[in-house]
Amino acid sequence: MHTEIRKDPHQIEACDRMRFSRALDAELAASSWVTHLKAGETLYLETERADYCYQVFSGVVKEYNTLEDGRRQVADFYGAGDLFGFSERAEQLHTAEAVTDCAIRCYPRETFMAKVAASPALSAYFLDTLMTRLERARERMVMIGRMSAIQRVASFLRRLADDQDSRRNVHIFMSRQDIADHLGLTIETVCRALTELKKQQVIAMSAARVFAIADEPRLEAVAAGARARMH
Amino acid sequence: MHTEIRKDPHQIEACDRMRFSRALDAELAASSWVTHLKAGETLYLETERADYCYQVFSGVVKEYNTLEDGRRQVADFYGAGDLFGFSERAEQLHTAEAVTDCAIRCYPRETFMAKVAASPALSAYFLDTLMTRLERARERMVMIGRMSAIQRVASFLRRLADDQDSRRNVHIFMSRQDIADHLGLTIETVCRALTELKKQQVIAMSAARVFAIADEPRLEAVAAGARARMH
DNA sequence: CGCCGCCTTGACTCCCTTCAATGCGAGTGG
DNA sequence: CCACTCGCATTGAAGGGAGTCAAGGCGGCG
Repeated sequence: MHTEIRKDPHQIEACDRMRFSRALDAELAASSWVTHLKAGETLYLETERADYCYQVFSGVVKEYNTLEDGRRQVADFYGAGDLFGFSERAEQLHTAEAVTDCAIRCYPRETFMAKVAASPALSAYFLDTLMTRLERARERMVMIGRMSAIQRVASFLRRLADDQDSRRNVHIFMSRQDIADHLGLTIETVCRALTELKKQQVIAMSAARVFAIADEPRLEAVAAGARARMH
Repeated sequence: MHTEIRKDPHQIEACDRMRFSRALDAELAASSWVTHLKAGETLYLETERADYCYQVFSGVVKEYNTLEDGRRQVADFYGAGDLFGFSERAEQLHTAEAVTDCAIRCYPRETFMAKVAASPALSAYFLDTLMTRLERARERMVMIGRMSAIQRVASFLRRLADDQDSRRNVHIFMSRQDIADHLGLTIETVCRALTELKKQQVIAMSAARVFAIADEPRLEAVAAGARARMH
């Protein structure tokens, strides 16, 4: 059930979802290195100095904030190829933690930013990343602010399936708690929403963390707000 | 309900909160013009082609999304100096509407982006804007996802006061509906939260849209989650 | 086998929404 | 000037959806 990670020098070439050119990647990689994290390990903390930028090589990482009373909000999940951990501040704004075992490429922040500034292609890529991130953050604001629990969960499953480009054997990498903290719900509500979707035969689950979309139009309808009550 | 546009060459000078240098501003302004909107008028729609970037000269603008069922989520409010309306997509992601009467500087998108790319100072400024925007979006995710109604309203008032750099005669530019749509609440809940804060003498209101902070530590405590129940 | 972490389910509570009515200030026209 | 209206804000009562608290259930692993 876990992601297997072994150091493999042959995997130095860009991973699938890496979106900037080989040459630039090589140039950036020169001053970077790869670190390995086990599921649950922390990469950096909320208040820590932000000396590096990171890129997921393999596995899944989450970024989150914790409130005084322990409530958490997961800002985003990152998969292979995603850049994260950059901020204009001296400190990190979030805590980053490995969801699965993963390999992370670390770029010294100064060097990285200098190279981004120097290369038009890179800076265009970087800008694009930022804007996409902003767009996703706002989609999620709509989701959290205006959608019912079952709508949020349905939307979340849809995105998972899209990201994995599959309708069957879609893997849920994160725990129910992570999902809840991402969607602004409690773990129990996430469970109940999943159960409801199963009952209505919208999805089918072969294990707690693997599902298939059984009725895609209906899933989209639920995500869009078709009054699929939870009781 | 449509946008009236009047060019006004005399207003070329930079407004107060303009944060990039006069020289750059002048260069950018050369290919731009100022348009005036009355409160409630729409600047652009969600699906529209994004041919321009905008900057608030005076007044307040809101960007929002509308769901099929009419529910709205206000992504952000912009005041004097704020850039908005840029996206990596060909279409606008939000609808922008004047909250108060306002003057908006319009930059042709292509030219603007080209100049940003050409000038290191400008592109640094632009990057900073984007990151700040992202940071705020995520703060709001925490707020909407994990805070009670009264916490959200208290946080909102605090930000208003901060933005206006004042504790008394703080002006609430937007309607209760706008606040509700911004905070992921209903208009009634916003009202009740305000009433509760008045009752507890945390704030005082001299009119429906003007307030003073009567007890700042307590306001912060409420925003931070001190269990200030609403009943 | 038995422990442990994660997930699921149930019962009850409560905060926020919904529905509905009333208040209130500004602008308009008689 | 005042009656009228219209949009916005406020308040009340009732109901529901998600949170809370509390028990299991299930699977992996020593």
